[in-house]
Amino acid sequence: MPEKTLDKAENTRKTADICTERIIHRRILEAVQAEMPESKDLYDLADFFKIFGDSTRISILWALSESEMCVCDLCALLDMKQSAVSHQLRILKQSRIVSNRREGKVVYYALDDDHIRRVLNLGMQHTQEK
Amino acid sequence: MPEKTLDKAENTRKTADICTERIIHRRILEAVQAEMPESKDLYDLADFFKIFGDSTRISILWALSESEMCVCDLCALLDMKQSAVSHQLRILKQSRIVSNRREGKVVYYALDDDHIRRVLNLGMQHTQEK
DNA sequence: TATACATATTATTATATGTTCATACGATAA
DNA sequence: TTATCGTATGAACATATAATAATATGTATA
Repeated sequence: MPEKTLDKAENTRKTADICTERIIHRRILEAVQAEMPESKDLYDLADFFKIFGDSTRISILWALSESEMCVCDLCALLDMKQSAVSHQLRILKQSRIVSNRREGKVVYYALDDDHIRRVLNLGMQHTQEK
Repeated sequence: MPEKTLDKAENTRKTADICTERIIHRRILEAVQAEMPESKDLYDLADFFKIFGDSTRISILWALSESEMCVCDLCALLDMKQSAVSHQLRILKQSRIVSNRREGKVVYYALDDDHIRRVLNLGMQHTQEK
């Protein structure tokens, strides 16, 4: 009696578990699998876009796409605390999306790469269409 | 004696506060300000990229850029729980980045727009270069 | 109708992320 | 040197986010 119940339960569980791995269209699945990049590359790609997924960073990037700027001016532009701006600039720097140079006490930031401008524009193009 | 200390402290604080709004290069700041999109548009842009900033969603999008797929096959492809996949598909759907159609019990998802493919490729191009 | 199946949704939990505060660092000027 | 300015950093906090478990929904079939 407990045996039967267990069997049933296990069966249900099994089906449910299998469901998440049941393949409906094997052909398509295999074709897509063959074209999927390595998992690491997908992570890197997500991490890249993650940088653009914050309005503070987007604003900084857009500003820098117009002109090299120092931290203080960015603070004034965005009306944000210097600390907050610095933190975001650090993230952008680490991702090699911006570069900086020091001139006395002032540190100037700039887009590292023209790729970034293109990504920004493509994105803006898309979001404005809809 | 406590008076002097207070004065000093207040002074320091004041200077620090002002610093975040002190403008060093007024010309540049004004030029950039003139080119900044409206704050709402920058938020939208960040929200758009935020969608791409997760490895699960990126994987889904890459897969869909190869072929329309149903939820079950996506689960198998990504080796993830059906619930988790559905959650991400919902986010993608709400952002109008994917569309879906129902055929009996099965729901198929596809990229909504060829823009998305271009964004993915541009990003991958960038991340693979470095 | 009852059952099974594919997908969606809700609530919960764990983790990630952005801002703030306080403080430190590096460069210049007094 | 000391003081000041511009910037960077660490810790703490609040919020956002993704995965899970449980359950609901909708569709087809017995």
